[in-house]
Amino acid sequence: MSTPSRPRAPRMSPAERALSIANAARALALEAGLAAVTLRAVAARAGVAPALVAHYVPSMDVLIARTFASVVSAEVVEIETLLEALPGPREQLGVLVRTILDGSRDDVTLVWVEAWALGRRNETLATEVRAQMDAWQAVIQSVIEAGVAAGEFETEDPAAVAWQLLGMVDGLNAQALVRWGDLTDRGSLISHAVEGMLGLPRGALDLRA
Amino acid sequence: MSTPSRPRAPRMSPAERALSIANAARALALEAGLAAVTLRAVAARAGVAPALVAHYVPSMDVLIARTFASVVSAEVVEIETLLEALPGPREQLGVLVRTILDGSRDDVTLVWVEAWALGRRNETLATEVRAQMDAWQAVIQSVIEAGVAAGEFETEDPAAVAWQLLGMVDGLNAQALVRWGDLTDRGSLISHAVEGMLGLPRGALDLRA
DNA sequence: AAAGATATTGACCATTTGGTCAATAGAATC
DNA sequence: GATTCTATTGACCAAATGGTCAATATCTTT
Repeated sequence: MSTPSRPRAPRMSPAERALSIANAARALALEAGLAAVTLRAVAARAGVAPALVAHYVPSMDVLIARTFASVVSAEVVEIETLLEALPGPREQLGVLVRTILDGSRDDVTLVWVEAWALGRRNETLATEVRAQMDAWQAVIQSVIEAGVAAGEFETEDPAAVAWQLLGMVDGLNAQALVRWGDLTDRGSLISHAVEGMLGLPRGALDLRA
Repeated sequence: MSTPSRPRAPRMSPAERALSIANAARALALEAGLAAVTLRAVAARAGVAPALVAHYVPSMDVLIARTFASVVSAEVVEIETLLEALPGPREQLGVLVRTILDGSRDDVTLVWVEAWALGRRNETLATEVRAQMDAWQAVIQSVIEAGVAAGEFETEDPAAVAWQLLGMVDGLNAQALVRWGDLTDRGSLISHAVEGMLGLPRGALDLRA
């Protein structure tokens, strides 16, 4: 019948096409999670035949790993620039926690949770997950170390505290993924928790106008 | 050729067979996660034809949801009995946190993480996940409320604190799932965090022989 | 305009998934 | 021993997955 539902994709340079496919995968992941990043779904999204996606990517496993990295690393950069504008470690830590928990990144949280699960069967992804966790932890740790150096925070192991804090906010976000709606503000109580970890007086991390 | 790889399964009563299938699913989930709970995998594990599993279960979605509930609810019961033996809320909370984070339940943690992700596409599972989270939260909340009543803890919103604590430990466990090996003891720092949330002095939740 | 290079595609393939259903085998009952 | 009941099965099916490859269309160069 010769009824091609999709017109032939305009020819692009390999670099452009690769970028287009990566963007399609990224958009899919943000909208419907990593599980939606399939060969055909990405192809449809990019307006391209499935075979082209397979042609441009060594395997779906690595496309998923790359897509995860793309989604998550953008978040880290975003936070880093946000922190630069703040005066001291205490303000930075407060904003850091509140920003991560403000509920505006549930799409990214879903990607994180799926990555934890999928990493069990996708070694490339698992490696990337660890790398991205390291990046996050490094950001938090540097803030804590600055606070310790300034005499504002009190801990013997900034790295461990950073890991704990990261795990805590990840867990709270993951929880919100399932319980959206009937849960209270995520950021309010954790400040007290962090204060406890860093030997701060109650309310030290609260907003200050 | 008539070479049936598997001998015909001995006849059982429907109740027995249903239990056998449920147990097979449960074992699979604990060994390889919910993703491994497929029609054929469960059948093989139960020593039965795939069609029989389909016959005994309305759909795989509900089998997975039931399996999740089976795995997770057992954990809650386990913890509850453990807490009963302890004298006061402070001891209970300390043991509660340390037990959940002792790293001996990574198989269950994997099931949790997968459930969070799969719940997006399996509404039956999502409902069950919320129910089990409620159960966990209720246990924690009751401990906190007892502590507040005894004048040991200080908080205006035990329910919210319980949710936060639950999210925190879930996150730490999930983190450990990916980073097993090179991470420090999960339970040590969180005690300080909890102390911060409940207005306790530093070290109030530490082990006391 | 012709030739060459290559981005793109359709047509396959093997595998895995959940699921249906008539046929079969075996225990219980008559 | 014959009949009834039903637990169990094999043989299918449709759908979706990742992936391969020769053919085709389109741009670039001659």
